[in-house]
Amino acid sequence: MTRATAGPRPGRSSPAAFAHVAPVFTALGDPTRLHLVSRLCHEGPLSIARLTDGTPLTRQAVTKHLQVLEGAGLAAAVREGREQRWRVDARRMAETRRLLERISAQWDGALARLAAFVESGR
Amino acid sequence: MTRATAGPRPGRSSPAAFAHVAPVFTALGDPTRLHLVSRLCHEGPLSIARLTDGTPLTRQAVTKHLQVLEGAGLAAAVREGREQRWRVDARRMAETRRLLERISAQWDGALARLAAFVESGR
DNA sequence: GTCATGAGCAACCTCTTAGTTGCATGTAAC
DNA sequence: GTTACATGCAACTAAGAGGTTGCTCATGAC
Repeated sequence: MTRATAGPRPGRSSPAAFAHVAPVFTALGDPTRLHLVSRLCHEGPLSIARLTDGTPLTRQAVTKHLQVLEGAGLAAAVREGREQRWRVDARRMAETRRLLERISAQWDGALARLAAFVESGR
Repeated sequence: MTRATAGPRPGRSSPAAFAHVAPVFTALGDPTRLHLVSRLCHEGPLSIARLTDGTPLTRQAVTKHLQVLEGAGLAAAVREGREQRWRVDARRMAETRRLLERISAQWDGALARLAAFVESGR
């Protein structure tokens, strides 16, 4: 990976450069998963069974969603007895937040430069 | 499953409450689309043909991606002669940025409250 | 020990997505 | 008026996502 360091170095990044970012968006791009994240944020660590109670879905479906969140680094589980307590990974969540901020700042920057360029009369 | 029947109450939002947010994440959850957004941000309005030049994809594939972005309100096109000039919708983009900030702030808030709760001795 | 609960695994189904190809259409250019 | 370029539309394929069912395994409660 030639990325991830201090200088975001946006420039003409290739599609591959976004391969690290995309999964996070993908993970958040589902209402059910957003709901799970929300619940984990507000109610604290919950078992799969508890999380399932809040949805019209099967336990298996919820499990899969949790695994997607885990894959994106947004959630993690710890075994506790016969339960598995899922929680939002605060650190990763903060990272994600900073990521989102960096990206949107990048957009803003690019759009501002673009506007300046266009308004300068080309 | 006592859920899902409730009204659109904020706060402990139901999955449906995220139905408006999710599409934005979904649209951004693809490396190719992120790349397109990036190019449109940095290079300004481009035709489909130009955008296609930057990828190994077919023009049709690029068109579909653009339509997804359009569906999420992130991009829009204006006909110019025989071309269609696609550009990032700056206003919507700013809205999206604020949306992301609101969501992440919500996470942070929830996580902070949760941490305080846990550390207070349960 | 027995029973109920919480979870893992695997096979299967269906709908969507990402991508293609082929052909038709409108507009510029010469 | 041809010719070339920029798109649009439709049908089709392949793979992945979201979801279910059925069965098995571990653990906690009684």
